Amino acid sequence: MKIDPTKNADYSAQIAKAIRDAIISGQLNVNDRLPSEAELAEQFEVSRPTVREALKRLAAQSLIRTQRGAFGGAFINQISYEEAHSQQITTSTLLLSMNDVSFDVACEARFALERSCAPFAAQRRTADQLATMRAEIHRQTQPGLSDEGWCASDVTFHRALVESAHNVILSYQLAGAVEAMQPLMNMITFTARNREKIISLHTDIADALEQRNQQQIEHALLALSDYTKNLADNVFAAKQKIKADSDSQKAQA
Amino acid sequence: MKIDPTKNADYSAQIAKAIRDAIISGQLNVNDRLPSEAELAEQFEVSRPTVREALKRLAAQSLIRTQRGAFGGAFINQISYEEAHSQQITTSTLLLSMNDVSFDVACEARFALERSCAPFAAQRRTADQLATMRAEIHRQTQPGLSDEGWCASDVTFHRALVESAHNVILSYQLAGAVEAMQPLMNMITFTARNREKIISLHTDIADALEQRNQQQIEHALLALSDYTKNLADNVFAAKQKIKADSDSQKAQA
DNA sequence: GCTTTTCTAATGTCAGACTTTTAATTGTCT
DNA sequence: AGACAATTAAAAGTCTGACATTAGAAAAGC
Repeated sequence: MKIDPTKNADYSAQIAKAIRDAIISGQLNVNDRLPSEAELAEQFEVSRPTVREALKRLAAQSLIRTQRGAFGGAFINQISYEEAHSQQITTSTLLLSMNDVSFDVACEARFALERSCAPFAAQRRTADQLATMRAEIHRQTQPGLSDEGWCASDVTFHRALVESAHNVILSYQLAGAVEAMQPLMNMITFTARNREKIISLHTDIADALEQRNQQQIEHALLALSDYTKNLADNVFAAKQKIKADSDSQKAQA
Repeated sequence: MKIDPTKNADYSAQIAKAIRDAIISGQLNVNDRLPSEAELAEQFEVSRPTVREALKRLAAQSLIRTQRGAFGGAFINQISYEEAHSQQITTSTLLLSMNDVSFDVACEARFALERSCAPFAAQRRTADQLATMRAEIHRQTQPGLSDEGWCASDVTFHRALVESAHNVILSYQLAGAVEAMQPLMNMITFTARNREKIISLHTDIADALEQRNQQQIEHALLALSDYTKNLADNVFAAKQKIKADSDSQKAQA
């Protein structure tokens, strides 16, 4: 792990990579303590600030945590589902906002992923999760609900559906889809959407889940996906029309 | 963005968070240049090493890239699918290796996620992707294939299936499932697995894809999932037996 | 035996200097 | 004028050495 030749990369990046590889390969185990910064500096033959930069890189990925004081230091962190979750959401959000992804592609992926929960949700859903979904549907019927409130409720509804599959890995993998993509889709379609229509589709999903009918859950999700895609098409068509109108006005002037 | 009160967190973490939030909220756009380290140090009223630690945190998440020299600096990075992909795989790998996840849960999630590709794969698969899968199946029949080679081929096969859905978001989301979980599962089951059986299941998948039959793809995936679960059960049962035998030996001695 | 104090090793932070890289500018030659 | 070479300056990368802060461990006191 003392590899540190004269590559064309920063020392701090190289050192971070060396330690990261040692963690991934299992040479370093959870809760192991790394040598102190001074010792690492000596080992890698660099200064302490350089080592610190490397450690901060690892800390940013939650690979280590640091503790001050005597007998403190840097310890290998056990990545929790929660941390992995939030990392996933951040990455997904940035990926979507920075690479203009076609709405159809995102929408399709999002509902396809949610569909993968259907068989297990049908088997294992609890009364609790169903109640959460019903409660959110009820919240969505309130006329005073703001757009932000609607979006939050929508996310909670879908999260409950995912959770009802009772599979932590599935929940983790779907975090990006539900919590990053759903708000994005709401932002695009909020002008055109018909709350009643969506509430009716949500009710279909909840009903199907109550009856533990996998096919029906999948069917309802597909309907929701189709409706969302249509919404987006209308929004884009409306934008086109506005653009066309202003263009023709310019041509006349 | 100059918020930096006397919280109980490190300055470098606070500064990283402030900049990260500015990126996520869209105040800073792709390819924007951050102020130089010296300027940031002045703005945040900290020293340059502290700013550097903050920037390294952001660099670790691929949120910024840095460039040396005149007119260099830190620039907001456009996260590519490739980077998001590899981040996803790293996180998934660590999550699985650090939190002893039950095999059944992981296996179930993995195949459920792959199933979400089925409808689109059936519609859109190209001859190219089918050829890749056939080629990998052929490679898997070679008697001299090592376990590592088998595993790599297995991953390539499943990746081709995912890619055949022609949805970049789906591919990204499934990266963790296929490329992190598949090798893990191979590691556990490699002692017990019957290559011929898996090859036959792979052939079923390829056949179904060739015929563009969604149901059949999903059915074949389910069969593969069930077989893998069975394998794992056998492995664990065998381990139990060995343990029980050695225990009874100890008891006799 | 329990509490309080002191010690100490570690991270966190700072200031200032030096090195290296790199693009823009300027200068020179054909 | 255009192509090539030398200069320059801005910025990241690195180092040294110091001080501040923290928190666990050991010692002292009751």
